[in-house]
Amino acid sequence: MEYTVQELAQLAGVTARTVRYYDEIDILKPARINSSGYRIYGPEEVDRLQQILFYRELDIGLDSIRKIINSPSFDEVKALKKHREKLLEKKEQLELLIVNLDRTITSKERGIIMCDQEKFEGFKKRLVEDNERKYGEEIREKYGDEDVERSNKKIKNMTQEEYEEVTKLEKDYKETLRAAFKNGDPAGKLAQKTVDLHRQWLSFYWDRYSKEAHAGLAQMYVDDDRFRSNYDKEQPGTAEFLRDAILIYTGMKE
Amino acid sequence: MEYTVQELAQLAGVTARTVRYYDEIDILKPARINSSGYRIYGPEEVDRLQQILFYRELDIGLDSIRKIINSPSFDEVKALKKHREKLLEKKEQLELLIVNLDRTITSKERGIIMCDQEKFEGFKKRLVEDNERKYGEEIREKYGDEDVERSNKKIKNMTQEEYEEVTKLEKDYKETLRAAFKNGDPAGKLAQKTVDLHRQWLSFYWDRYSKEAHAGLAQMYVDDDRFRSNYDKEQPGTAEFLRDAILIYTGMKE
DNA sequence: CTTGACCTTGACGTAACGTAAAGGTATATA
DNA sequence: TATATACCTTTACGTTACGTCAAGGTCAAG
Repeated sequence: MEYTVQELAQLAGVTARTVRYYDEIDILKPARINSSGYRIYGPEEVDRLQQILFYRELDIGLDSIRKIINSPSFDEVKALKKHREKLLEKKEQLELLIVNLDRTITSKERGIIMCDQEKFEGFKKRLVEDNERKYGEEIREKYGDEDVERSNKKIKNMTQEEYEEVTKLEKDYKETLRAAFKNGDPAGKLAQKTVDLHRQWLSFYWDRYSKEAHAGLAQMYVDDDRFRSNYDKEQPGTAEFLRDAILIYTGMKE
Repeated sequence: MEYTVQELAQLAGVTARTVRYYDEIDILKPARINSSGYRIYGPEEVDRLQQILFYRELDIGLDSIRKIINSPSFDEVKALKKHREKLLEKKEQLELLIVNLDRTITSKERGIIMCDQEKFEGFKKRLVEDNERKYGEEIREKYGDEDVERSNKKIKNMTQEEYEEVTKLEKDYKETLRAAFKNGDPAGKLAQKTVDLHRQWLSFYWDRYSKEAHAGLAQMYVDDDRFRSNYDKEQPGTAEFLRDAILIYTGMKE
């Protein structure tokens, strides 16, 4: 079966403009162009559009979608199964929002006071989602799906106190790191204190700590531009400094 | 409890920029500005932000959100209960998408061919959603929630054949309308044929037809700019013509 | 008294389209 | 055969909900 823009659009429940836009940004090219310059789409394009819309449903940017479906290792069925999981997650999130909404309604009706944090329970899961959107795909490649998934689950299940503690720990280790860097010695007391705080902080995200993984992460802080620039933005060289300190702490270097 | 921008933002899981933007577009004003020009938010603003985020979750534009929560008739608890319903609907839609995804996966795995329409089953509900976003709020005011809800349900439960039939009917009556308008007589045979097609078309959306409602809708086609401009865009005067024809058909005028 | 983390107001950038303009094509009907 | 109507094309500017600097003021801690 062959379709023109409008036909394909109607089929998929999107506008013709959307289909043309997807051509423009090279994520859905027509099968061919007929003699009058019309875009003609075939069955493969229909499937591709379906894939795109599934990903879009997960609020993934079209830019990322392109990378995913253009990837040579792209396995359609595997991808669809992943969608399924994601959709289930989204459903869970929705259910949580509803539960929270119920709480809000009853509290309003009965005049019970809810603490401000509680009011946003369902929304906070968004942070996880955002994190996923930014780094998920790349980190998954390096560390494997299961690790990322577990990490996300851990964040989601944090209690309010845990959340506050981890926020404080993050702040603490970053402050100590700044002081240690000024000091200049990665083997020094302050630097080793930093790494210890860093380990505690990490333990909130990892389900089990290992020196090897810690050292591996340290190296990534240097190798991965996103992380390095984050550490180096205040003081260039901080990422390397932290890596060295971690390598010493974990006994990978002295 | 009082909060600065950042504090409120963290609490709600959004960025400070978002909070400032909401001030800028007048949907969430700070409780007061302190002596240094800082925005200070109180408990009322926290609740308001929660409301906004709930609506945002339903993909409602900030512009509409403002109208809704600024409306003097705005009842917070009632609104929250409506969110609940909407979220439940969204959940249902998600479940449908998942079911469809399962179908796609099995068909891919077993090499069964799915018809192209089936592939987009879950997405088509979007049309309903969009329709809702555009007209829902205003039409609800005129016709009441239940009518709109029932209409939406009917569209959702249409089979493929019904969908095709209603599309064809719409096309037919619009074509006939054009011809009838050229003819010029709202009491003429062609015009009355138009109205009959229009009635058939309507019956797909209404659970029961009544001459009174039909006549009422006819008047709305003239009174409501959105509808009128839609009819008049080809031939100015078409909306009035259709109304007159309907009034004659329904016996409200001769 | 300086520093780092806040806050402020611009102001320009972005994603994923919507929408209008200007013009070519296909098909049914007069 | 003419013309109307519904398609199609490209170009291009508009929109929403922020992101992201930039330039400068504020405040608590060391």
